[in-house]
Amino acid sequence: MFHSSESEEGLKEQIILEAAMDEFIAHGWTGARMQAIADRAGINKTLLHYYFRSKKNLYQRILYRVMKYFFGIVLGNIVESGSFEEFLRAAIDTIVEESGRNPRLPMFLMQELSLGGKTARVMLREVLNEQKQPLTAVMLEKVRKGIEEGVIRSVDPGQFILTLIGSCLYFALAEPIIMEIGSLAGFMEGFDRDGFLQKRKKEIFSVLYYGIRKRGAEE
Amino acid sequence: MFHSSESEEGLKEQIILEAAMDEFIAHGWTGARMQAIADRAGINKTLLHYYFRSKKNLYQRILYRVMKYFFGIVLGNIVESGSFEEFLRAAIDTIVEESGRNPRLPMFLMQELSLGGKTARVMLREVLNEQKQPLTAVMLEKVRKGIEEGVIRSVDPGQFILTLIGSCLYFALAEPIIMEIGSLAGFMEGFDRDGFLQKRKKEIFSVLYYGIRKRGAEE
DNA sequence: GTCTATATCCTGATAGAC
DNA sequence: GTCTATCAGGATATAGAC
Repeated sequence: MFHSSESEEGLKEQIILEAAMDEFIAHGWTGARMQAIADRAGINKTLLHYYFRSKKNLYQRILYRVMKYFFGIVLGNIVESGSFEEFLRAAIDTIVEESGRNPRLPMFLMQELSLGGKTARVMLREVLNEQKQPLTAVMLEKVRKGIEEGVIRSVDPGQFILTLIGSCLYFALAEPIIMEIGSLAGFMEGFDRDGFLQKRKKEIFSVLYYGIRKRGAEE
Repeated sequence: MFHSSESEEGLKEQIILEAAMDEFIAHGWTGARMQAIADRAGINKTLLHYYFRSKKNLYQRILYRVMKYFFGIVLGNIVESGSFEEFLRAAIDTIVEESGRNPRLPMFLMQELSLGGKTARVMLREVLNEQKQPLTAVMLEKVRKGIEEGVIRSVDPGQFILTLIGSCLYFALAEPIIMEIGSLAGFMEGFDRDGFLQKRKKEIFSVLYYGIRKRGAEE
């Protein structure tokens, strides 16, 4: 699933990393078992310690890959957008699409954060520093530019980015709970997941860009 | 912190539950240690098994309390709102305030979900069923009413609720990462957390209600 | 109800033969 | 590089005295 950017990795290392990622994403740091990783990779448990010294070392490699992949995709899809509207659509489409296709990635990051997140913070700084232009700086700049050009209102750029990302990620993060709530409330019978995600992109753009207030109504 | 709604619980049970909640929230299901819970409560480890049969049993009790508390507060603060605008402000203020004051609660729920969430789903249904009017039904109804009365545009109510909750929760969920990104991007020097949360409420309301598009600009 | 001691199991990691 | 066997530590849970 992820193409490695490191230069010298054998095929077996790749297989192990894939297996380890599945296991860590499924069960988290404390819940993941070295035996289970070995089973997923179809190798002996001893081999894990031969290729990667310890569980911790393996975990950090996985964390690095997930961040590198996720931030890389988003950055790649927004960096060349021209108008603010283009940027907004690209950002929403990419984050909803990626987190929808593989919800375990943002869940994995959230889980790491909820357990203190020290490792995640260090890793994050490293990953962002490796980008020619850090993702966050680019996003903030796009919003600032939109304000300067008079296309959008003078909102706080950082606050808006938070609203944007939160709106896009939340479905993936809370899908299990949402499905339960949805069935209770009766608004998701015969659920078409892919269609829902497509609609989600449009609805987020619509609300963030135009708001929900009816023009001319009250006030 | 949480006042129990169960009828028959001794003082010591309460102390243990508080300690267990802290430990589970800090380290998750697999990471939490019975010994650590005993230490936090200032009792012997054996007492844990005397009062609560097993770790699993204790965990479920905690999960129930957290959900009951969180959903209860939100429901209580929106159920009597009159206009749609009142409802929107009340929902945003409550969720930002509660998740900001204690970010570990939403993190705890997210973590449970990321690890499969089966227990969470069952518990969620139970908690919602116990509310006179389920929180989710009330929120959907408020949006529908706003549309019917012509106050807001005809958006998909479920989609809007997702955008609303995601926007409000995201800061609390990703705060460790955001602070790191913030310092990198230089938009959060000398951070005043409480002031930030107050501003966050206003910004979310502003974007969701009015959108960010400048009136009369292009198109 | 509360303690000490212990059973039983599981985990990450390593030693050593091949 | 790859296997079998095993160590040493730590986890939940219980037995049994008081």
